[in-house]
Amino acid sequence: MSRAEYPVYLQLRDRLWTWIEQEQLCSQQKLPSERELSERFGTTRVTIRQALSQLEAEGLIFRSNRRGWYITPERLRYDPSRDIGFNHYVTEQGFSPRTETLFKELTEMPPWLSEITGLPVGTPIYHVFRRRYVNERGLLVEHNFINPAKCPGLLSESTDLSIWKMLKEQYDLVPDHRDIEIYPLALKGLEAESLNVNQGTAGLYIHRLSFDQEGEFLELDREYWLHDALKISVHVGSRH
Amino acid sequence: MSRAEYPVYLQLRDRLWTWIEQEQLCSQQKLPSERELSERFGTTRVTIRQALSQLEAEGLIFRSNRRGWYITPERLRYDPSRDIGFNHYVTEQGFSPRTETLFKELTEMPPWLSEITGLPVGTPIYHVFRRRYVNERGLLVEHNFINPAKCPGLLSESTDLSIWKMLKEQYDLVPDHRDIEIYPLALKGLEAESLNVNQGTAGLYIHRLSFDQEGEFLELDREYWLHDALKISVHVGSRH
DNA sequence: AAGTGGTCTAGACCACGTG
DNA sequence: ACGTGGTCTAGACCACTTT
Repeated sequence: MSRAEYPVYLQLRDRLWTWIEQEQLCSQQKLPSERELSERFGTTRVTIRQALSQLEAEGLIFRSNRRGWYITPERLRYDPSRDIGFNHYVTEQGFSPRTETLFKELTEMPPWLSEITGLPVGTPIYHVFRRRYVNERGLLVEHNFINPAKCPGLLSESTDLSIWKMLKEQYDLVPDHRDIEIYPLALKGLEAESLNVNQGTAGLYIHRLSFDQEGEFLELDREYWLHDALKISVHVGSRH
Repeated sequence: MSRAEYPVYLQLRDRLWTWIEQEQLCSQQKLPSERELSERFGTTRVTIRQALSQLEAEGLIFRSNRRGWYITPERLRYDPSRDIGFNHYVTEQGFSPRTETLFKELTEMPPWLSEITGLPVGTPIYHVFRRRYVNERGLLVEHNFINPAKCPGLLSESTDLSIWKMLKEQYDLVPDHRDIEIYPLALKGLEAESLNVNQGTAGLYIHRLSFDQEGEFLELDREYWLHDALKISVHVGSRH
């Protein structure tokens, strides 16, 4: 006997959940249309959408803008403290990675970045904006701000692969220490558009500021992930 | 000239944002009622609620269940890799911490925990469930699972303060290494109720599994944070 | 007792994606 | 061209909080 005040949309969430299990829908499969679902479950579109949003928040399903609802794939494990590239740890987990460079440019350091790096406003800086896929689902977009003094000519190379690897192998640059910040936020503007999600979709922000052995600014990474796309996993202390 | 397709609720979000700035509403202050806002901004309650939900997702405002909308305080900085207690780092940042023990018990290790710790199902285990406040806003609830073999009698002490500190000072237990997991999720059931938020509110899950020098299970922490409450901040590498 | 937020209905229009 | 998801309206009832 369910409690009387248990709202319809939560009942629907549960019924949808079991329905999805019964139908054995798998990763990336599409759900029926909202109108069809609202008929099938005997409610209005508004209410079924509330239930779908619940499942979205819980990470069971996701939506691609104006294209419908899909089953969310398993989360990607990610260790931001490790020095390996995206492609490496994605393939390591048996998935298929892809990176698209949306733009890259040589620009001048804006005030907010100057505050972080300690370098003067207007210092030349590389800016790369990329989108990363796992199994052809876009999971994150990423802004890279790189110190050109450390790696002249970087932008003329392809940036569709690991920037880490290039810095290491071609410029012998290895980050010595790093400040990492992580927090949930809403995906908005350019980031939401690039990931084909609605304005305000839940996301996770990861910020990595790297310095070299001399304590000089190497690179800043600003990653905007879908909230359901990853599980951060870090080992701290001895005994790796 | 705004683009024609710029939806009303996003315009409302922007207008609400500037309105809040103009009114100079501060941390924890209450917004007017939804009906009043919808009148003031010339729209319906449904649409104003959509705009409010946007601002909620962005972390500018939050709601306390059935009590209305409030301005979100500044995020708490938090380093899960450091060995200091909640009270310590909250006061360090000039805030006022409080911890409530919702229950504590000696129970038997369930299968899911057994898988994680490697200890057999049914092994005695302490279970503490606590709620933590900053400036009287409940920011997280936390399940602690502690190995009683390492600290007999722990439950008879007050658990309203730092468990870390007790383990260290009274039992001489210091974690040697730790597995940390972090990911966004929806707050549901007990966790949502305890934090007085709606089912499905965005949250952040932090999981810390600690072992001692012998590699034996010490403690498991499972923290459920409000999504807008914290900013994880970690330093990696040399030069602290 | 009054007012609030949470929920729900039964429609509607539009821009966009897909066939 | 059609159907879809995204948006929006104008109501309504209820449980709960606050006065």
